[in-house]
Amino acid sequence: MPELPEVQTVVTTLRQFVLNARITSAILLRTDICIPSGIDLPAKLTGRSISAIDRRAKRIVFTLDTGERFYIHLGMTGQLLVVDPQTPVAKHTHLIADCRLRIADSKAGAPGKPYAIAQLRFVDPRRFGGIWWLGESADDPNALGPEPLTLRTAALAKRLARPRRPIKSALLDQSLIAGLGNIYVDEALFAAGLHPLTLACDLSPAQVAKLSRAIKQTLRSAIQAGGSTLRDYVNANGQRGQYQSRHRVYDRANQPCRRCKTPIARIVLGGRSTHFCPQCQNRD
DNA sequence: GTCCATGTTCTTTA
DNA sequence: CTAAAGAACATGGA
Repeated sequence: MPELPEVQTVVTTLRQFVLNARITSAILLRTDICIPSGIDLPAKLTGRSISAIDRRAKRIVFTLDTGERFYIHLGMTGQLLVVDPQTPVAKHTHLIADCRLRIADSKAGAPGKPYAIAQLRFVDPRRFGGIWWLGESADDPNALGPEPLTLRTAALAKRLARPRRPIKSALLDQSLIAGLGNIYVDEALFAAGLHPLTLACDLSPAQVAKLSRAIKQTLRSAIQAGGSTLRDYVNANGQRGQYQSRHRVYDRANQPCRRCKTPIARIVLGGRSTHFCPQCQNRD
């Protein structure tokens, strides 16, 4: 579910509801979903209001009114939903937080009542995702590369100059550039006309420039479409993304290239399915 | 039963 | 040191 466009869409939709909301109670149904272990997350959240919701790479970072922070990573199948408290609790729901919303800030709630209660729920069947408590630590300790949308071409070139590895693998490396995943790497490489096996260090300056533009353009279009829903992904409203219908290579093996009709190829690279057009993405 | 899946991290191997 | 390959995590759909 979650590459940069999907995570950004979740953040945007979350803000509409729970930004500045106060958490009146919280239940952690699976304590091992919260890291580090031993953190009493409900105690940390109860009585706090949510001052900010931001995206860093594929992480959704919450800032509380105390200045403390935590982030949620959706892993492969995570969902972060804002629902009416009456909604039946789905299987694999790990966190439920009651949020008191000011009516002025949202359309939820009955007329005449100053507040409405909504529930923020984290659901993740495969549990590759989780909740990381950061507290007041200024820096989050895990090294993440720069944000793709603001990365300058020159900086990207510098980062790609070293690795003697396929460009596809390099772009999936979150310490090199943070936020791309399997879908958008394949899509960006198509948009840039680059073969996924091309070594990162072999790219010409012109190719890096084209790639830099392709990454940004692909991500922006995907964000505009609300991300891609292959299976589980929905935003905080429970709505699916629309960008999957515009994929040019991802999950399109053997289907005709939308540009040249050549059948899209699928190989396995770094253990991940990799899709490309053998005609449009030549190697040289 | 089999294979595959939008992610990350660790181990082994070269 | 670099990086590739494989496995691991856990669940569910085709």
